[in-house]
Amino acid sequence: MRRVFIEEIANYEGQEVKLLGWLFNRRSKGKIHFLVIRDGTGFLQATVFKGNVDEETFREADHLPQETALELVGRVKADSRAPGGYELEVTGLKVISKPLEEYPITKKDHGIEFLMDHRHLWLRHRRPWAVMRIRDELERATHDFFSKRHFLRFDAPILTPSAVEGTTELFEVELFDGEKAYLSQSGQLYAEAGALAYGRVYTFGPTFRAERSKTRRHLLEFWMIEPEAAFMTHEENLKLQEDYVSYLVARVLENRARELELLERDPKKLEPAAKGDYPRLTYKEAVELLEKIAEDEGVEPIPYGEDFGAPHETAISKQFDRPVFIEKYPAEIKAFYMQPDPEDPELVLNDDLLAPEGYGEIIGGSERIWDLELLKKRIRERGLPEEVYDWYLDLRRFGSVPHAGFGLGLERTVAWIAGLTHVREAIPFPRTYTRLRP
RNA sequence: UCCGCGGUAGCUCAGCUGGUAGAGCGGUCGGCUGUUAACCGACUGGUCGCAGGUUCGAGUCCUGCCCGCGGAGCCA
Repeated sequence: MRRVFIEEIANYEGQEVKLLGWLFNRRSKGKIHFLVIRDGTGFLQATVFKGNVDEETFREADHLPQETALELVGRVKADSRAPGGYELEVTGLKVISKPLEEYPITKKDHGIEFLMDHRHLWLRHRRPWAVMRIRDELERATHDFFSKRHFLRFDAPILTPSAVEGTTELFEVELFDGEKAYLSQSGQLYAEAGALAYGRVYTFGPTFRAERSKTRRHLLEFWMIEPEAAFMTHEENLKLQEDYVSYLVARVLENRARELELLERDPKKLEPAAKGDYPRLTYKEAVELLEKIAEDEGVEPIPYGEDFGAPHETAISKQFDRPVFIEKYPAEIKAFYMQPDPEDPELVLNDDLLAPEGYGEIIGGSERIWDLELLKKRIRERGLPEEVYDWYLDLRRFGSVPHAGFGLGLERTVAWIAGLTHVREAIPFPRTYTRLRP
């Protein structure tokens, strides 16, 4: 008999199949037991009718605890009363293992602390299931998108000798004999080496920030996608970001509609973001816009030259139905490696992409300085140790070309698309300021 | 690190001006041939975060500490 997955159950209507999974919920109506089975690809209602199975199996089916591992045999039926439209009419039931203790996660009413303490079990439930399926779709869409555009996947190291920007805090690890290394906070410098080696690359990996942040958009360990391309200009960089993000949203709308529905995420709110045409504001225009909307949005406007805070980003992003670019920030509030704007050298050719509905920054990108002397000057001005960047400066010594790239935070993007209130739900095992376990 | 809120049954919470600890959910048993977080009945459940103090008496008031949640800064 064919073993099938719930995801593809509709293809087997009328057929007798085998299903391997776990008992997720059980309801009984006396002579019918309803077993909700999960197999990782989905959730399916199985019906056990008195008379369809032997007396002992029928009795047992009404006493199975949640998370019993099961092998079920039965016929696939279309039935509008079944959630999802299909159910399995059980003819055979075999218990593979029974829980040894009472399963801690019940049908309702759990706080986030309890659920996060049981994250290893919570992952089995509907909401994390839907989120992880969306995350998976974004990861696959990322590889498809960049591979079609001649980008090579290029893995940056995680143990690094120093800071990329020298600003945020790093996690220190000891190698041997007291020698120190740091967990990577960005793969960008290495991606630049990759871009000058292979033209177009993107990194896909974890990054680490030792920030004592306690907000809905921060993790100590998060995954970042960092494309970097030789000969790419600021304009082309923005276009690439717009194409990439709209592709991500379109893929989820196309392939993960059921998961969005389960999360009660209205696809209508995502549709504009799938179409592209993201509005662009310069930093200056954004400051001016803030002045106009400050009162209505209940935020303080910021003086020209200061960076936006989270409430400002929220206020700005709420003015649009899709992600919005803010470009050309004052050089002094941005990283040392950003290329000056030829029209105004006080500004840099950078951009942030803000997700709508208050989700905030999901991308930071820029054209990079490609002139050796200018880059050295910037490193000195910031008081950064030049010897640490020696290999990075080599990229400007040998075959230097204009190049640009950006970094997209995967968990923030998942949180936005899935409509989550906190990035901790966007990754299987979140590491935050207050949580290392499980 | 700062501001605000909280910690009572396995879980989610109530417990008023101090007077012998409560509900729902879960679990177990029973009932029900179409349930949708099913429903109905019975049974089951406590180191009130920790330490000290005030009081005849503290879950409740005071002090300190620990832990968590929400937000800020920083950023993706």
